[in-house]
Formats: sequence, C-alpha cells, structure tokens
Amino acid sequence: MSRDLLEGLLAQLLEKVLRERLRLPSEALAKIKPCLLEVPKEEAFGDISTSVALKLASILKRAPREIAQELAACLNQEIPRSDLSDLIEKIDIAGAGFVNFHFSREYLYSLLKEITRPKDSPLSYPKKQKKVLVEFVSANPTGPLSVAHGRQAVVGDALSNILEFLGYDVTREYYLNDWGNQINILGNSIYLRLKELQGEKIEFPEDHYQGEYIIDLARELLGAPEAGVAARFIAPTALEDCRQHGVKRILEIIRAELKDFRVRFDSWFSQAELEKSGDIDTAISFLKEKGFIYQQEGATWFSSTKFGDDKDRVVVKSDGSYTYLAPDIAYHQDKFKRGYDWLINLWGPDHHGYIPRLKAAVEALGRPRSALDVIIVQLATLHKEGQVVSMSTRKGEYITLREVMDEVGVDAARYFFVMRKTDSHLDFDLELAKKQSSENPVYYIQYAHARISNILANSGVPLDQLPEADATLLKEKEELELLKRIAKFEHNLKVVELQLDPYCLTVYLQELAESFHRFYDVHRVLVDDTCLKNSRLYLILGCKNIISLGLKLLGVQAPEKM
RNA sequence: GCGCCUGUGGCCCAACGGAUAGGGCAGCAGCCUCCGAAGCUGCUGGUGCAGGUUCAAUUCCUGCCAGGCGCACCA
Repeated sequence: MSRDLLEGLLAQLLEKVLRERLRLPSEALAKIKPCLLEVPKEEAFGDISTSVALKLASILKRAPREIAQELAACLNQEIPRSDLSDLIEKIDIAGAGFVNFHFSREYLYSLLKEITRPKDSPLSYPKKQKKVLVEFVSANPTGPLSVAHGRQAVVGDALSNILEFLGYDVTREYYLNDWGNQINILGNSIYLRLKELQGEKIEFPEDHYQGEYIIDLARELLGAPEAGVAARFIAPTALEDCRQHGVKRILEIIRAELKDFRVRFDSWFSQAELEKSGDIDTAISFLKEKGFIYQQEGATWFSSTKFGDDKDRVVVKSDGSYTYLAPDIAYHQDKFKRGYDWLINLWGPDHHGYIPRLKAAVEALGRPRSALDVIIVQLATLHKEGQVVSMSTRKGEYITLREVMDEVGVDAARYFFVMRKTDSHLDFDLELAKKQSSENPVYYIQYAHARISNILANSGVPLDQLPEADATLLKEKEELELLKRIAKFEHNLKVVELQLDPYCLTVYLQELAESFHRFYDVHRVLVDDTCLKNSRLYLILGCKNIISLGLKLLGVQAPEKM
C-alpha cells in the first residue's frame, strides 16, 4: 500500500473516531479536518502524528492530554479491525497531547520492496489529467545567461521533473522575447561595434549592451564569408541584419548553455510571432467584449482593479504601441487555448509587482486565479574567497552561467542552486562548490551512492538474483532508521508538489545519505551469514535506487565511482 | 512616501500556531588489523527590539529598528 493511501485511510479512521466515539460536533470537525495528520519533525515522535487533541482542547474545554488518551484508546480498538491493522504497529501519546503513529516493520518492508527491485523504475504514479505549463528562464536573447537565469533554470527543470514523475502532463516552455525595444538596442549595439571595427569613431550609448560578446558578434558579421559583407553594413538593411544575426547567434548560445546545464525545454514561444499573429488584438477585443477594457487619455486600459490589482494598467499606449502586458495577456490566453489548465511561471524578484496584474488578466480571461502560480526565484549571491562577487548587468560585468558551470561543474552548480528555498536569497560559495570533500553537500550524497555501488559490486551477488530481504533480519537501529528514511521519500515528493519548491528534496537526500553513512559505519554488509548479507544488500540497493532517483530528479548525476 | 519579502548560534539555512527551536559549515575532542575516512561519534553556541492574541508564538496582529526588492503609456 502506498504511503498516500495509508495516510488517506488513517485520516478517514481518525475522522470516524472523532465523530462517532468522541461525539465531536460536525462544525468542530470541519474546522480541524484540513490538518488531521502531520509528519512529526523528529523521527522519534513516530511516522505520522496528529495534534487534534491539542486543537480540540479549547473547543471541548478539556485537557489536551486527556483527549489524546481517549482518542488513542479508541484508535487502539478501531485499528485492529481496519485495513490498517498490519500497517500501524503502535500508537503513543507524547508531549502536550500528540498522538503518534508508528509504522509496522512489515509495512516499511513493503515500501522497500516497491523500490528495491522494480520492474521498470522505482515507484510509479498514475498519469494525471492535469496539463501543466512551466514557463521559466525566458531571458531576453540579448546576452549569455547569467547566474540568476541559472538558478531559474535548475529550479524550473527540477520542479518539472518532479511534477512529471508524479504523473502530471508537463511542458517546459521558454518565452522568447525576440521583439521590441531590447532587441532593437541589441541590433544597434552590434551595428555600432561593427562601425567601430571598421575604423569609425563612435560614441557607445550607456543604455546599450556593453559586453565583449557584442564585439564578437560584430566581428563575426565582418568576417562572414559572403562577398562584399562590409559593403552591406552601410546598406539600409544593415541594422536589421545586425538585429537578426544577434538574436540568432545569442539564441544559439543560450540553447547550448541550457543543454550543457542539462536543462530541457520542450517548447520555445516567440514573442515576435505572437506580435505578427494578430492574437494580441484578439485578446484585447476579448477582454473588451467582457467590459474590462476602456479608453482614457488616448491610451487603452485594462481594468485590472476589478480583480484586485492596485491600479488599472495600460495595454495600448497613446502612440498605438503595446505595453509589455498586452502580449503577455495574449500569451497566457494562448497557453489556455493550447489546453493547459495549470500555468506555473518562474520569475525574477524584480517582477514580483507584476503578479497581481497578470493574475487579474487570468481571471479576466475567465480562468480561476489559481490557474496561475508565479514562483519568484530569488537572486543568488556569489562568494569567492569570502568576498561577494559583484555584478552589474549594465556594464556587462556579470558572471555568466557558463563561467559558473565551468568553474564548479554542472552537478555542484545544479545542486547549489536548488538547495535553498527558492524564494529566499542564496549564497553560492564558489570555493565550497568546488571542494571535493565532506564540506560539499553534493559529494556527501554522491559518495553514499558510490559507496553502495562499490559494495554491490564487491558482493559478487548478481542484482537480478538478489532474493528479497528477510524482514526479521533487519532489526538493528541503524537498519530501521535507514528503512524509515527510505519510506519517507514519497512524502517529500508530496511536499515539493505542495510548496512548488524542489529544495526540500535536497534536504531529504542529505538525510538519506546520512542514514546510510551511519549504517555503513556500524554494520558490515558483506558478512558470512548469507541471509543477513542478502537482506542488507537488498536494503542498500533500495537506498541506492532512491538516491539515484532523487538526484536524477534534481538533474544531478549519481556516480558509481568517484 | 506606499507595497511586498527577509531578520534564527561565528557563517549558511530548517521548523502546516504545537513536542527539548532542527541541520550543514567553521571550532574543539575522539574513531581506519574490517565492504571507499569524500565517512562516523561527541562537545560548545541561537529566535532583531517592544507590546498584544492563544492552553501553546520563530510562526498570527500592532509599532519600532535593520537589510533586499518593487511602485512606468520600460521590458
């Protein structure tokens, strides 16, 4: 039985006991129903626990501990005659009035079996009907990806992996800002550099792209094999050529960076094509029909305040051009038209003020606000030798994702980017990420995997012939702890789904690796007793499967040797 | 000025309103005749300040202090 199912049954039973045995009024029950069960913060407090006794104390005007005792007594009667009889070993009362449930060893073994020698992949979830579009990175194609994009890329990629694993139909999309002001500036930047290369004295504007790569792009154009290139750049099409060349080449660079960073995209959505399609006018007309669009001071406004925004927003400026919001509304309408019912957008912190207006747009388009989740990915601060590495996009002085990848490696970079809560600042210590020692959390986890691989290789037992563990032999404290950690994996995936944040998976993997290292230190796997040896091999194989699956979901490699 | 986020040991981070505030790093003291010491064990040390709500506050509310971000007919 999956952990999910068990929790569901336990919640049902608990509810039944509260209603029938403790005679809890239905309104009180409704009040506490959303939080019947929780996972205790310390493992000593059991595998699942409930604090309903505490919550009911003020409602029932009774001491929490007393309620807990009555509850536990009732559960002790009910559980043996329910489907949970073999799964829950014991119930105890602790602290101010917690009722803690301990899984039986048989149940822990049954979970281990699901992941140790699976036919295809360890654990599998039924396909869900929900179509999810995860939009992330979406950096303007005006320069190489920065560290900030790197964090977004990993978080988006890992989150997509996990949702996919949980059965969602996930598409990863990059919104390509290949149209508008920034692109014009890019084109002009290249154009000016080109002139410069040809010996012309130019004054390079401050708001143009300052980076070295612009000169490289200009040089490419200059050295292009076609005859008479130089002549072309005084032609009327020169600026347009620069623009096109710039976007094309930078996009190639970005794609290569993402590929090398093991970030997969399924779809690239071009703003330029959206602009040409006429869909933006269609979207505005759609909102107009619904009465959410009005004219004022020569501009066209979206009455986003009707949906909780601070003020109404301009969609068409008085000069007739669109604001950024207009194509964005059309873009999100397009997402819905393509059949996605859950949109997840990852944005940088500078866009957080933009959330209410896009949520308003979603509602105006006739969808619930909850159809759009925006995840703000906070910036990462790079540290090197105790110093903060300063960055200024303006001067083109920023650390690129490529540099970080090259310096610390893809595994460490990916792990470091997700190991903190996504919406909090991240301190990225370049030296630490490079260290191949215990200080580096990536290696700690990978080392556990490599150690297990080594034992399995040394065992001489072909894995496809490894018999199931003898449940009664795995009884040492460290064995049971490892078993419990393995059994907690699914719960952690659920937390990722709920919080839309892959970071807690890194915490889990760290804990799992810790359990293994502790077990390894105290007990030998390759012992003379064949039954015990096989049982332990079975256990560590399960652990290995979960480590490798967990790392795979994060896009980090699980090496057999290090 | 207004809005959002963040203040937890020397450093980086945890904790659906609940249990003795967890963990990592650094520091100190130990552990390899044995499957990889990239490991294990132990010790030291903490909720910005002031109120309030609650049986219970790191968590919720108010004020203050400190830091980050945002407040466009920019993208």
